[in-house]
Amino acid sequence: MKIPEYFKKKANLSVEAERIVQTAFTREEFPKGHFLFKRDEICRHIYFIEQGIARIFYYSDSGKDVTAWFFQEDSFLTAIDSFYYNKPTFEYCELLENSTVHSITYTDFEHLLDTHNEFGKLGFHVIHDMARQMIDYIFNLKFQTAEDKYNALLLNYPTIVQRVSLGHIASYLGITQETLSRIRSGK
Amino acid sequence: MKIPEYFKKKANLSVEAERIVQTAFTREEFPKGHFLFKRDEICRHIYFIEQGIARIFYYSDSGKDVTAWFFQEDSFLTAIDSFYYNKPTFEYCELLENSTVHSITYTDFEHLLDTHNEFGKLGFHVIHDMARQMIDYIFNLKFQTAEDKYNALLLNYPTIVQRVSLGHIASYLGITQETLSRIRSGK
DNA sequence: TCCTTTTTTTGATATAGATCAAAAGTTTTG
DNA sequence: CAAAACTTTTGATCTATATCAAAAAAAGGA
Repeated sequence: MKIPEYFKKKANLSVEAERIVQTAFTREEFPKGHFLFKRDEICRHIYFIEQGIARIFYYSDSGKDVTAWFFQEDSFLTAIDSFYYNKPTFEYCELLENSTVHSITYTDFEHLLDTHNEFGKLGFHVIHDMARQMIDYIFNLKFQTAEDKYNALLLNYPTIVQRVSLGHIASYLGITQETLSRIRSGK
Repeated sequence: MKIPEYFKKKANLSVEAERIVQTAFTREEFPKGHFLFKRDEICRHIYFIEQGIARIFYYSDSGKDVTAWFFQEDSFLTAIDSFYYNKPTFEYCELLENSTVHSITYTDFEHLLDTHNEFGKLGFHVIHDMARQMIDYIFNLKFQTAEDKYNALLLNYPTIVQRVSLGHIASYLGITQETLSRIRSGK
């Protein structure tokens, strides 16, 4: 979905507001493997996935590649603390497929919030969505067996399981790939 | 901190905006043990803790009391999915001390967002704060030993450790109270 | 198509932390 | 202040999942 369409679905935008959104966001296509941001950079953008799939990951203390999040179509992403506090991030954001992405700088986004109260509610809804996702994730992570966590993912985000490699899914769930492979094989 | 003070610290509110905030929120005192909301209720409020400490918890499938979050002074809380989608929550929110709490209904809150663009940015910041907390939490939960998780809590929220019972802390960290007790005893 | 690289599977072993049980300590309350 | 009701500690045992290692399978490139 394109940005104005998405926003229209979430709130009743005036014609003018729609035009403003149109110009505030930049639409770009990137190949699989492209990084939206990398460790040590300051992330100044909010991104919206029109088409494709992105993965945010980091390297743990022991040097292991750990997936923090996946983002599919119609979702917003950013390096939350980095873009808010203007400090370097420790995460990477990698596109796992050729993707179409919309982006806006934090400055421009704040400007929208300041000048049009239609966007205040919208901004709130967007972050709210992110927060809900996180709560679900935490719920599934805690006091659940590896198998329960995998089944919950399968139930709630079946398309991720189809689009993403086993190793990435395993680290997203906080389990090893060997364990996930054994779960899948049903043994 | 009182609500207008808090908001003044976060954004430059006009005198009028400040007055609106003052009247939109209700300030109340509750004794230790009071529930702000309970399972099966629809949570229609956003709460702000001026003084005290709250715990959100739920009963797991196996009937175990699991702490999801703690909230101390100057933080906002709500049953995110319930208040947003107007559906019953599965969580409880219990005050662990005599507390002073400000509250606003979601309807009034949305009204603020609609009518004053100063609040759009503020609402965004508030939820943003919640999101950051969650990210930290997830980071500490995943691929960390029980001891690492406890040490991270001790480092980032030392006051919680002082104010809250061992059992509540253990389930917050996703470990058993026996394990936490052993960690504390240093064995 | 073959060769290289990456991903997944399988096997053997080790271990952190769960579970169960009960004692010790602390707080609440009538 | 004594009894009851929690909370924390300690001990013994068990188990899910990590770790290490290597084979098998799949994907990507020349």
